[in-house]
Amino acid sequence: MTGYDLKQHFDHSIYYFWNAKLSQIYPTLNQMREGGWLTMEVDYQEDRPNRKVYHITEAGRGELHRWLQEPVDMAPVRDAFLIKIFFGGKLEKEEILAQIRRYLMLHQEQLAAYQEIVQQAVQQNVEATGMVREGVFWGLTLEMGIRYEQGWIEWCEEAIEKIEAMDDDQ
Amino acid sequence: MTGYDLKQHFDHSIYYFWNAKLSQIYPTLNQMREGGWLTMEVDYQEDRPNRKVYHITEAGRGELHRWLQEPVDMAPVRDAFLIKIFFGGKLEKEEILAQIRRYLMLHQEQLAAYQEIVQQAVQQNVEATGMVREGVFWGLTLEMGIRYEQGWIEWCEEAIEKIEAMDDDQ
DNA sequence: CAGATCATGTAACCTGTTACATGATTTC
DNA sequence: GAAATCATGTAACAGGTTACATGATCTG
Repeated sequence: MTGYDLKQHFDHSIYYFWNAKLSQIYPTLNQMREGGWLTMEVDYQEDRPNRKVYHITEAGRGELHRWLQEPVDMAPVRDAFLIKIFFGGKLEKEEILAQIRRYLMLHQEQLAAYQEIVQQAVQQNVEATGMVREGVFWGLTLEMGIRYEQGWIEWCEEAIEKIEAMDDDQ
Repeated sequence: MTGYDLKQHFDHSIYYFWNAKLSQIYPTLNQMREGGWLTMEVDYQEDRPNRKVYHITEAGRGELHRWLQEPVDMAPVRDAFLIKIFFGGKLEKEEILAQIRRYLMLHQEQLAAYQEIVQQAVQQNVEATGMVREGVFWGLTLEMGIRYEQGWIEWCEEAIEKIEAMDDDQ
């Protein structure tokens, strides 16, 4: 694959939990080639820019396997929205409610995107590649995304109720 | 408050969704003072290092309020664990199961921490400061933390079942 | 007597984003 | 005729972590 191709794949699969810009991908591919994890060959094209096609090496495959089974720590949560909730007492009731209603809407849209677009993409990938075993894992990541969004939506709805029920002069 | 005090407060309240090191706090306090959001006075101490005590200004309070009601985008998810699941097909069944079982354990511990330690801290803060209204918001952030961990735990348990039930030669 | 606590920082580094640069072909 | 697509990068900047530096007092 080329860096450009890789970016396409990022954008259509793991985009929702890991992404990268081309300005990061290109230097990284170079480093990985220097480290012996990839080889590169140039595909000369006439009416388009030449493509630098990368192939994984045995060393690269080994490193990938080592990394995949290496234990991971929990991803740290870093969410500015939660800080705003934490300091919600500094805002008027309507201001903080507006904040939560907006966040609720964003997560509802994200949930819809997972349910419609991403589910189709997973199915198409399985059909196109015949990778049934892989499809199970793609489905699992998608399910986590759906569960995550549902969690936010439920929390927002409950938070709105609680705040609306709050005594104004409390 | 001093930078050191601030760090203590970070570590005992919003630590779970936002944290900062002293090496980031000290220069930032300086910038905020230069920007007019804080004033600083030195508290000279004999047998301990001097303390630089910061106070928020009217401009600072205004900026805080502006920031708190400013809309936030969803925090991007960036979790290496999900990449490992996505490429789960590259691992042996037992390797990927070990990965998930470990992640399950980490999130169970985190949930226990929220339920025991953090809940107490919120209660103590409310009792010590008498900030009942604020306590509602501290409770809301804690509830999101609990919900988040429960979501991961349920997902892990289901994923383990599904993978265990998988055909080995699929 | 070792390590934690109090209290301040600086410098180097790593990761990732934004902006800049190039240029032909294809699509609306 | 403008904007997207294909295809490669570099440079500057922003945010955050790790390591280094200092030094007294308190705790186990």
